[in-house]
Amino acid sequence: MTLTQLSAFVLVARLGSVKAAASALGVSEPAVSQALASLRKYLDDPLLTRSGGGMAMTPGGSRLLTIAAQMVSLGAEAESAVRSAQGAAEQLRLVAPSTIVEFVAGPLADAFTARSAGSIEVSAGVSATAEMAVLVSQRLADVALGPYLGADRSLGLVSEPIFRCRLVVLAAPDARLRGAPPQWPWLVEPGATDPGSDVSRLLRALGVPESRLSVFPNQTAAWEAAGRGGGVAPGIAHLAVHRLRRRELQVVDVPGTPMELCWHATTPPVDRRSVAAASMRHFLGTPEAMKLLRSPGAGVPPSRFRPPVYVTIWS
Amino acid sequence: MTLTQLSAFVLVARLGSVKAAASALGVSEPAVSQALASLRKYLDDPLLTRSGGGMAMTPGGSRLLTIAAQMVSLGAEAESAVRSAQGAAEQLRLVAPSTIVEFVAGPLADAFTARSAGSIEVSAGVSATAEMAVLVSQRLADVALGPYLGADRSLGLVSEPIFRCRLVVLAAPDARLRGAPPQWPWLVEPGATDPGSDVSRLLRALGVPESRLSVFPNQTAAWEAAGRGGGVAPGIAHLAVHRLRRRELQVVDVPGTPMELCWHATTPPVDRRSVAAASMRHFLGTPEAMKLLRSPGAGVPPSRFRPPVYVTIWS
DNA sequence: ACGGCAAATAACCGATCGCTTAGGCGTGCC
DNA sequence: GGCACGCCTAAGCGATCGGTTATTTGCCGT
Repeated sequence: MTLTQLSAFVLVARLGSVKAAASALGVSEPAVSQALASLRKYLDDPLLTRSGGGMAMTPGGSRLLTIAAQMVSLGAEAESAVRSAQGAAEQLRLVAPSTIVEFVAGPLADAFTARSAGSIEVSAGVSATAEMAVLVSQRLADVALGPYLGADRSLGLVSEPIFRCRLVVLAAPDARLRGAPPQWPWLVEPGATDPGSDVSRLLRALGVPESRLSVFPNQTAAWEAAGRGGGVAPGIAHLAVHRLRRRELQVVDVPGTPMELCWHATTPPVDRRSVAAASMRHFLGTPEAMKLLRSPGAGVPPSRFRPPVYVTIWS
Repeated sequence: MTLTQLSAFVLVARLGSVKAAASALGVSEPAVSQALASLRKYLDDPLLTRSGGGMAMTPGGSRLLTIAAQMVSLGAEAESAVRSAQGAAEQLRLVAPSTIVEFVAGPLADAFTARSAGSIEVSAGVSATAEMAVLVSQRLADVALGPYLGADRSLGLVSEPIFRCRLVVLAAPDARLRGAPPQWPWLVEPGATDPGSDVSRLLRALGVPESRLSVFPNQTAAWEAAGRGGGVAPGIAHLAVHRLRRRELQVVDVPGTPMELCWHATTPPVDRRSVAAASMRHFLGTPEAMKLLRSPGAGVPPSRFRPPVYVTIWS
């Protein structure tokens, strides 16, 4: 199974004709036919069969098409990605839960880039808790900032405490909350739907049903809505400090809160760290980074954060 | 650039050593080293360089890793997908906007499967409007049900009207709506964030800012919240018929509504259609299908609607 | 300076890829 | 029936892949 075989197959499936695919590829028609034959033999499935005017896909063929199409386009992407990276800045990929990305990843990235004199380019991505550890261990991310990830010893990761904070529940000072917490309207950011997140843990502990959740595009929007009296919004206390000080929000007394949290920095073990990762890990221990973690950006998060995740339909 | 080269690279990057990768693959160390050399030459980038203890990735290498890891695992997935499809049921992939998937795709799929005596297996997927046309034209989906997609003639798709309906704005009968529509709280389902959707078009026409949107996990949850007086919720009129009849919701008079819509069925041209697609297209014209489109499921959609969109990080 | 270790290179070989030209065969159409 | 069209197979050929053993290079610690 080679990439040329797969791309021949994809092209035939799309164009519905071996001949058309051949001319599109600029090769003779038997070349394509044979690529197809090799694939058929290798996978032991006809994939495409002659039927009436064009070619019909077998069940196996249609399943293959979705996957092969991705592989082919990834192949092209790989080439251009590497070629365009020639001599480019080293990149450091940071993964974190959405709230951290929203509030502190930006300033942190800026400060770190400045510190490295621009030679390291930081990109921050959102990830579910369950995926963070494996992303780092598979070297698809360099540093994870968020919950403790050292539990799975087999991954061989180093997860060190960095910063302590508290998860609280916030609402407008004049909010009238009727009934018990499970009945309140809960205004959350998308990360709350990650079952491994602290917010999700809190909601489960309280027995808040899913139907009581309103998911906002980000934490800021959820707090905004809570400030207008739309309900309660869980959040990291110190990130809401401006809203608390301006009395737009206040802390609601809820069982299980404040929940004491500790953010960890997770990296590969020292000898397997990239220079960028080692440098970032060191930076996270400095007072400068600590200060950035403590003060929530300018309070104005990027309105639309797009995580660098590949989305595929029907995988 | 071959798949074996890529998997050798991925393994070396992950394990941090050529030797380890070789033993993991069960081949000699020069075999891996040479695969790496070929890749380096082909891509004209060192990818991995020796550096104390292990191997350090170049910028190009780290970019390649994310892509190559996917390609490798897709390759394995392709094999197993095709092999396990041997003699399996033919599958028909239907794409539609989230609302349609939520309310009518299920019953439609069931009825169609029953009609085909189980020989065709329907899976429904959510897609953004902009993607629906390419999914069908690329044969990654068989039928699209939703907006008219025939505008781009170059894709060579057939988009035929199937069903007429109306988009209206709903709220609780006792709702007190203050100010103009842009000030109201708008309770929407995720599809409303697709700029090509009808709901999004309506919101733009009214000038509703993003900050006024609360995104609920599905249309049912949004209507539920609207019924409790949380705001207004746009939606397809006939899908809310039960709630309207029970007076949980009522239609709000908003400029630009009711918006007359027409759902279309989009397929490849007749001669390029799979049997399953042709069969589904025919089914969509029958009174049976019409009835299913007209009546929203059993009125009780699945409480947790999970759109079958796979987000793949490396797999 | 000198071992020791791991990666790179060299030289070699069989298998397969990817392409060609030439010809056989099934299907649909007149 | 015959014909045209398009797919498949056959045969052949050069390039490269993927693997081996043997050797060289480069880095590190003592």
